[in-house]
Amino acid sequence: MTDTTVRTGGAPTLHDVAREAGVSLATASRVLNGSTRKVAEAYRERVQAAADRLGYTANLSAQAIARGTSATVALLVADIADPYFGQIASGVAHAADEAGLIVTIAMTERDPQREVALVRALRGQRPRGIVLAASRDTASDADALTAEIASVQSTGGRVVTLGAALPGTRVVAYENEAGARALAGKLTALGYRDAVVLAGPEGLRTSDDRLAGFTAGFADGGGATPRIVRGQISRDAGYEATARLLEEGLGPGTLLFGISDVVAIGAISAIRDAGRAPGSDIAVAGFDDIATGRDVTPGLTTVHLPLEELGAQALRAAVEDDWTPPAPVSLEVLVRDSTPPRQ
Amino acid sequence: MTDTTVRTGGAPTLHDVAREAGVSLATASRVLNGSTRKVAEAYRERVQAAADRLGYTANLSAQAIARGTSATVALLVADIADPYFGQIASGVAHAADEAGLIVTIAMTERDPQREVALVRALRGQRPRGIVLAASRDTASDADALTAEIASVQSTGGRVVTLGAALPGTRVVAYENEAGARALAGKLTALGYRDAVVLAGPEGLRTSDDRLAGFTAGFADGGGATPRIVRGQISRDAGYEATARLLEEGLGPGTLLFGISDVVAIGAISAIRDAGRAPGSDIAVAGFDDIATGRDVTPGLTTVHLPLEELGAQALRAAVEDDWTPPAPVSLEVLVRDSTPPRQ
DNA sequence: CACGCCCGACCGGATCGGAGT
DNA sequence: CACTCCGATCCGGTCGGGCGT
Repeated sequence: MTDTTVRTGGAPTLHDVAREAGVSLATASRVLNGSTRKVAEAYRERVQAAADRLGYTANLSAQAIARGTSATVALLVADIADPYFGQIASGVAHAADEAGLIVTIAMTERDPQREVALVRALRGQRPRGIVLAASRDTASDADALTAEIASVQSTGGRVVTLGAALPGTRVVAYENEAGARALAGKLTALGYRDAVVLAGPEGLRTSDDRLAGFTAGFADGGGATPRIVRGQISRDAGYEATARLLEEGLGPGTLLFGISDVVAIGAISAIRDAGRAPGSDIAVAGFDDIATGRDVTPGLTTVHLPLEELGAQALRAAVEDDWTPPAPVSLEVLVRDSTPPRQ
Repeated sequence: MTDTTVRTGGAPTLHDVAREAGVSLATASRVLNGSTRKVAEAYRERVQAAADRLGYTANLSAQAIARGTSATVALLVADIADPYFGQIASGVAHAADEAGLIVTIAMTERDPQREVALVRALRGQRPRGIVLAASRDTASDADALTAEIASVQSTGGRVVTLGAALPGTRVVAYENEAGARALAGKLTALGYRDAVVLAGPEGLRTSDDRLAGFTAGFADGGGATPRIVRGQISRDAGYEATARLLEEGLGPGTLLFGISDVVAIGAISAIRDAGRAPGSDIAVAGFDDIATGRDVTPGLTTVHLPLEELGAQALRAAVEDDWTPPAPVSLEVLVRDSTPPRQ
């Protein structure tokens, strides 16, 4: 009865289903994948039954070609093992799932050149959108990146940057500068006057903005101009930088502002490993409110960022036709025990 | 001179390049994408120049169809925001990048039914391989999952499970049971006799194995049979379970074994929040050695897992033709301050 | 006779115009 | 004259066979 031919290689195709059901390709296509046209109930059932019997699943690549648009969104992060990016990715993936889209992920490893190369490679997927979560702005390769971005857009792909705004892209912003300023305000109110900022490399927009906001806020509150130490934005970099600072000598009551929570958490560990007391002796604050911040001791003072929600927003920005820039999410300062009041 | 026709829609196609270079489609294809055949240097240059001028990038979907094999690998995790999965994903992505493959990611959110549905959906990509990092084994839907897996394999896709072995798949294993047993051994040697295991849901293979190993090792070392409390494998679940335990009353010197580090870290926070002392009062141990374990206080005693390396191994298992199961990586117990010697 | 280019069939599916009842 | 199904064409590539030099 049914076709007993040994299937040569791969998965059952629409042709197979059509033959099995005794209908044309076009009809099978219509019942299995949406379409405006109608198909009589009898045919519909026959096709469905055949598809189930064969275990048919549409080949997404073929659909992408035929339809001229793919169901994928690309996400570019610095390192998916970093909780900051992990939470963002989680939000992106969640929203993508709801929209029936597939997420492909790539890591820049904080290398601007890799970022350009990856955007170019990702272009091959003809994604509906690309979410750039790891971007710098004033980088040396900004032009190359801009060019790639333009290419993506010319193929109908949306490009959205999360955090730092990149020219000509949709951007999901949050108020780095205002947040850092508010944080500095609270800290000066708590009595802090001396600070060191553990910043990222110059030109990294997110870092630059937070640095600017913090510096301004700290000055407004009566603090001294903070010293700036630059390094990678990672736990280990924060640890190393802090260890060096402690060797040089750091007075009690000094505040360390890690440009991001991972840096701050590295700093806390370095302080403890040096035999000093994080919080009461050397205070520490961060930015992002990654989940870990609740579990370190003392609890990390930081600026709350709704990371998963930001990821979800970014995805929506990447796929929605009618998208209007939402108001930048406003941030909330969370004072925990890593910055006790100075008496 | 050059064709000034307004490009209708999308990206430049190979046709465009061929026309621009004045060569045939086949020739353009051969120079731009590898091929055994040779093409004269003069043509090669003409084509390259044209491609560069147009900013051509091959359409991966079209290639996938034409070649009959796609350049993607799918990764299934429970939640990418969980550092355990984040580090694994990082390893997978890294290795994929080296192999010139693209990684698509999906989250099961710890729902077995979702897992089945996702594998089915992922099948549409005709991936070269699927890495299942979030799998249970003795689940109710095991049959459905097995069926989906078989389908993937029949289309030439490799399926590899990380951690728990799934029938008929390549598996990257690590010694959950032996590791937990070794951990229990060290802990009894430190003087612990009473333990509570914060385990995952029954049927979750990884959890079951660790539980079995720990129980056996603890008994061997002279400890009492541990009490078992089950919950989700997450920081919050660990926190809640521990808070409840503390309310019921937990004697000093009790050891809490979190089936995974995230659970253990939740436990530490719960102990501290309850006004007790993690480590000296209630000891805590975990499993996985996620990065955060170094930064909590006291440092978390755990079993080291080379998560990124495991991810990389899984990717290789998913794509290599000649793959032989590597020896299961052996694990190392790391005793830190969360389990001080009992006197 | 080799070498190296071009022609054409094909991959899996979407969609439009036409045809059958 | 409605409905609804089918054949043909196209999407963007790959690849083997044929053919000119």
